[in-house]
Amino acid sequence: MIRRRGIENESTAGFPAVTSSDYNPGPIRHRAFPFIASTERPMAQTAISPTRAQDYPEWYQQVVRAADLAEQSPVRGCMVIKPHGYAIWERMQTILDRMFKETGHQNAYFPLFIPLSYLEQEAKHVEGFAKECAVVTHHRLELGPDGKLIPTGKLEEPLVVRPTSETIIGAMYAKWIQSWRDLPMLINQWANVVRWEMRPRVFLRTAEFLWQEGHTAHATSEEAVEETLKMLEVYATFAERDMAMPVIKGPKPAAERFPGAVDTYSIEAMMQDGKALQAGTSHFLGQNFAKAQNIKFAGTSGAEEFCWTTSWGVSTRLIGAVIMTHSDDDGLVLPPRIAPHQVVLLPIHRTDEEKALVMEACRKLQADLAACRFGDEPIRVKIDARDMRGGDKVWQHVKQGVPVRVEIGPRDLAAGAVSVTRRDRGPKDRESVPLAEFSAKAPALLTEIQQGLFDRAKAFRAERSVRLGSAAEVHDFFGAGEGAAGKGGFAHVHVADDPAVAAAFDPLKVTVRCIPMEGADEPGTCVVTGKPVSRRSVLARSY
RNA sequence: CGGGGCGUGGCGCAGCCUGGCUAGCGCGCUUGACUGGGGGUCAAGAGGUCGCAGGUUCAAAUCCUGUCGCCCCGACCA
Repeated sequence: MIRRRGIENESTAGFPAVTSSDYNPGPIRHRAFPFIASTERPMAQTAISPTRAQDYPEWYQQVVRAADLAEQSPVRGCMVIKPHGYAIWERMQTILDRMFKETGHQNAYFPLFIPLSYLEQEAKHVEGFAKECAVVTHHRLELGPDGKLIPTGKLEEPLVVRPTSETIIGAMYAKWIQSWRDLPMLINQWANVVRWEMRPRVFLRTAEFLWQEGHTAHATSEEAVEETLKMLEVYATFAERDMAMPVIKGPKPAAERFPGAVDTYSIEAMMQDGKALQAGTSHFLGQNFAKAQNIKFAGTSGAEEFCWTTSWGVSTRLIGAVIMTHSDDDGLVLPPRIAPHQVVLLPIHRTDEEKALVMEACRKLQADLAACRFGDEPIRVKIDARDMRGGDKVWQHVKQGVPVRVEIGPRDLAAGAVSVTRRDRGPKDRESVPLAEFSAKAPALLTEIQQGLFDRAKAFRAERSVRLGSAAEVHDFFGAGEGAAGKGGFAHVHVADDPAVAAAFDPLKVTVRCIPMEGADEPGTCVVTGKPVSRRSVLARSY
């Protein structure tokens, strides 16, 4: 019996949107047309159902599940990140952490709890975060008469579970910084934060998520702006080089700024449904937080001045980004640089004698590959010698996004070769490569896959990007009115940073994502207000 | 928080409208045999008391009330 394929795909195509409960990953069962189920054995179908085209949001959830990345926890809005998902996060951490250190930052750790009064210090910040925080009000549990636990020991001042750490880190900076010699202060922390989101979505928006937050303090505005842009560049480099995800970087309009920031810059990526995902942000906070928290230093002239601060962060949302950028209807597709394992070796054998030969070849190949380098690191190879059916095993790795699968069996060894399949190509697109040559070729192969994924994503973005010249064209492009599907994409349009612009496109659920920094100025007039603007902005629906 | 949908073995579902024998089905899981480079076949097994709490009834997964949770659409956001 071939499962998780075929008929159910056809059966739902062309029908109105259905909910997850309508998808049955089990066997093909048609009450109305039992003869189909009993006679047809559809081939070349997808491992993930529904497909992207049928129901994108549901496809995303199914990929997360099929790749065994994460699952819902008993706590509302909070996910459990499973080993494979966490391994991807660790890859991201490893690379980013190195980049942070290379740009002069140090890691430190600040408390999970923030005194309520700290959040009250910066007025705009209060507006932005007051509504969506978890608050600790008690510090003790007592056993009630009915065996229930009752919170007691009310706190004098409630503690807020950090939604972000500007205030508590700022409070420490106020103590640590006294002289211009103490600047710049360049610190990053890897942590979890909590934002009580009303509508969670695995990896993209969870109540608790993992991230890094960089917080820096500088003597001058120029230096802080430079830092803000430098870290934006670090994020863009990481996204494009390591995640193979093309991004557009630029400042956000006022309405989209981080609460309390003077300027917010972001990198925006296009997902396969044409929607934008904010993949990282870097904020120039001016002296707003410094003034609110009294972060001052004595300058070279002896005069006391407020610091200029920045903050910047990326989160486990990046895992969602990589899923929605590269994955296909057979599951996850990982760019080699962030894949926990870049190559998986699949021994194939029947008899013990065959097994001995094959396993020996596998171990040798693993050692050879590990001695090769890709992206400044040894190639990460796993031998999957689990005692289970070969087909099951192969499909697991397909769904988990392993870039390269190498099957090694008696037939291969007899021919002095290995069978190689690439995740960026079809599952039956198998190539026989001489065993002696494979490891030497592997770095180039991984490079090609990495680059191929980037090129493919960039081409996709180009296809879905347009330059528009009027508000009417914007409406046409995104599809008019409520609930209209619209194919979506990025619209490059002249718009002013003005509430009227946001209001004009609000019915379309379209927002100004950022004002791209790359390319020359291209003066024009705002399609909504008629005001002159120097460059186009990117408009899109977003996550 | 407003609107809609749903909670039945690990997963996906049927049964509920028209209460009633030991609650079904597929996948998955275990064991064995035959197999073995696209997730195979056959056989034998394990595993649910139907989200939770009340109520109606001789009898409730099925009816009523309450409650908790989840999903989708909005408002909010990395």
